[in-house]
Amino acid sequence: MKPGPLKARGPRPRIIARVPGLSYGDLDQHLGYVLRRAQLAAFEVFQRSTAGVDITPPRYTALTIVGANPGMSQSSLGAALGTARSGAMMLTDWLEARGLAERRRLNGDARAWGLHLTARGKALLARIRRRVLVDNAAFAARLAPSELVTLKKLLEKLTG
Amino acid sequence: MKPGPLKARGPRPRIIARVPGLSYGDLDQHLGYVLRRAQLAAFEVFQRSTAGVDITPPRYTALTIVGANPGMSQSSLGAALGTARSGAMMLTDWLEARGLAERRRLNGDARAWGLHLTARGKALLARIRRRVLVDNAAFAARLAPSELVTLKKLLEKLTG
DNA sequence: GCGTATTGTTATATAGCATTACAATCAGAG
DNA sequence: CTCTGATTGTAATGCTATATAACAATACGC
Repeated sequence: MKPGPLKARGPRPRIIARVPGLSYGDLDQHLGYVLRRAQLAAFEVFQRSTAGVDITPPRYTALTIVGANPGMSQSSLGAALGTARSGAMMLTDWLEARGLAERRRLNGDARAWGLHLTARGKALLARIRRRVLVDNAAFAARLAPSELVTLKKLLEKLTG
Repeated sequence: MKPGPLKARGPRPRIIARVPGLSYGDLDQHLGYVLRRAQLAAFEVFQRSTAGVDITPPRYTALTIVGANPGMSQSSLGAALGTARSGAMMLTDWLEARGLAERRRLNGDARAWGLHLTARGKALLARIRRRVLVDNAAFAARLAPSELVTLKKLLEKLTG
């Protein structure tokens, strides 16, 4: 991806600010705490990138995964998102109601639907994706490029 | 009026396992996505460490911070946790109902309460803390010690 | 003293899930 | 083939965490 103007839109993300003069004990020794703070910061960056577009991380993830796997089932989507089938169902309803995705009957299985992005869904994803990745890069620019590579590698090693 | 029992059961931990044979598109290029996966993994470890003890990360954080700052106000706690005052209020109610913390009048300000851990609160925190940190270390053991140091350093640099 | 800001509190609303139950369909044993 | 159990989508329900708004009491600045 082209680096481009790495200027984040809007003010800096409002990370959960540390309260001055307050002790946080040994929380920084807790990897989960540090991870959560970082994830919240990334979440705020995402929200800024998608301001005005009624999207959320799960919806964005669903768009991406359905786009990468045309014809996949709702159950499969739910598994990929780590949510119950009912969650994948609501997500799919939402996408379909906005004309971003559609259910098509599978010829092999009369129970399941095959999920597909519509042209509008693909267009929206492409448009949002660019903004998200650009702002993402701006956010990550607090680290040197090599540091970012290291960070992602360590996180993936940790997650397994 | 105090908010009753406040049920014990939390939601099932969302273990996001990768679905075999499914493409995840470019999600791994999204720092927020990778961070969220790692944070969920850490959350699951936390749940395992505190099984049987009706605790959550916010409650654990509140215990730690109140313990490190005796006499702090509820507003200050809310700010530290990044939640509204009403959130800090419910949290304090919960701690007080379990005899883990108590409100004491401040002599300087008749509006605010000063928060303090009780002996029971300190004991519970110490007991849980040991388990959490041990399991935390086991979780982080997927990384070499030097890698863990690097990871924390990069995360803190990212969060600012 | 007076207007404004802060603190705790309460009530209310909402989003995002899980849980459960159910009908239709599939898969496999025999 | 039939029977049994598993899977898929769906609908109904409930719960948890959080935000929001309103309010009284108190503090603070001019």
